[in-house]
Amino acid sequence: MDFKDIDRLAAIVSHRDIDPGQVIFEEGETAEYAYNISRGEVRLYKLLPDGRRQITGFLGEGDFLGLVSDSTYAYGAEAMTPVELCSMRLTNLERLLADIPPVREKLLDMSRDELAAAQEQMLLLGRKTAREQLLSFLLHRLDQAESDAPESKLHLPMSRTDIADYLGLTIETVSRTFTALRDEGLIELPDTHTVVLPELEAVREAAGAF
Amino acid sequence: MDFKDIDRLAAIVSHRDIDPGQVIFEEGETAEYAYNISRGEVRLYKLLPDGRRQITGFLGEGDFLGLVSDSTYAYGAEAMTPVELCSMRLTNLERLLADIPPVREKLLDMSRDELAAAQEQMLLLGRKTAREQLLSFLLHRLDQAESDAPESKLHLPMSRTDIADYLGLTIETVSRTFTALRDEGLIELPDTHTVVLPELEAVREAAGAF
DNA sequence: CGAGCTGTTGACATTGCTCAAATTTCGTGG
DNA sequence: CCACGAAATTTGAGCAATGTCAACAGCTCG
Repeated sequence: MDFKDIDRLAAIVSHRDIDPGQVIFEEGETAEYAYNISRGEVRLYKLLPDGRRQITGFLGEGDFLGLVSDSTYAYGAEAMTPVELCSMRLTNLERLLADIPPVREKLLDMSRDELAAAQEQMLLLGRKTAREQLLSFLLHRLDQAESDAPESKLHLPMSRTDIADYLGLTIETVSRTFTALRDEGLIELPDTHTVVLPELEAVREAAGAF
Repeated sequence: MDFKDIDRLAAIVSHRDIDPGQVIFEEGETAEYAYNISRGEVRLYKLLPDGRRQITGFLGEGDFLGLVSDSTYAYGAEAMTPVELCSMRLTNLERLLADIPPVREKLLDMSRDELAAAQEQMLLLGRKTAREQLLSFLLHRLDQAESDAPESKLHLPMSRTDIADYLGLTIETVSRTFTALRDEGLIELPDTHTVVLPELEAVREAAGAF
């Protein structure tokens, strides 16, 4: 991307702050903006008519949000922490993308990565036990964080409810499984939102590969 | 796409026949070819080390297969029926795609559609009951088939085992749920691989929206 | 200090799984 | 076309993992 392109991009972005728990957009809503997360953590989810929720992913700093081709969002998005978004009108963005091939390449790659992650999650939801699911989840978070976190210490910004809705479980099962893993010595729980994995090898084994 | 492009495309495709049950490629294998399905039905799946299987999708005539960006396939693929494939070397294909913008656009759209389908499947796997899953599955198949099948009659080329591995259930649960739905009058089962949905409205209701 | 979350734990219910057997379907050879 | 064996499907009985409902504990914020 050269300077001219960067200028064009800068011209169409603006800023948006979201409080924790606030909806960024809802499933089915007409898609007007796409976002890049400057700061904070976001959950994506789908709902059934009776309120059952499946969280389809967690996003963090640097991730893109709402890049859809048809006119509505396929899922809802909510801030889990204070979030700063860099927002772009989809119409402007599409026009821009059409002109900058490397960006389109990147977009396709990102989309394929997301798809691979979604398929991994299907395997988790369809075929793993609660214990394997939770361990896989922790390993996955650890992989993503690995850059800044030095050892196997992990911060979980989301609530037990969010974890449950991500793994297709209830909060009680998540809580019990955390306790069981702690009692086995596979994990440590210094506080509710912090997990330490002292035996990575054993955890990988017990998660059913990952 | 103009004639020149079509010629270039024709120059790099070749043909491959696969027998039912044969592996087309395996997860983790180095990705050499991408395919388009000329005829037949294919299942995509991921495996756990102990053999548990999650089918991530069923593909049919016209669908693309193995379009990956990194060097290995993210899932395995097997023929469910006799399959005819139109195969292309990924290296050639990538070079070609780089030159034909509309094809790339199409590819990105397809990838996004697949992602939306994957998220819908996560909702199904994580939050729906066996009954809702099976009904959702039937409605989904019906939607896809809708073009040629006149009424609500549906052919299921896959085995009960495949359906179970797609829905994250066991074959026994699939079988029992089929029977229960038949006894309730929500579906008819003229034979094992044929389902009739005489009350589409009621089915949609019972599937938890779709 | 009390109200209201969030998370944990307990007792029990239920869905879906496991193991086993009966039944049907289907391919193959006579 | 029929018979036979193998495979797929269905059905049954009991069980285990996970869900439901309820009580309790810990923390945060006014």
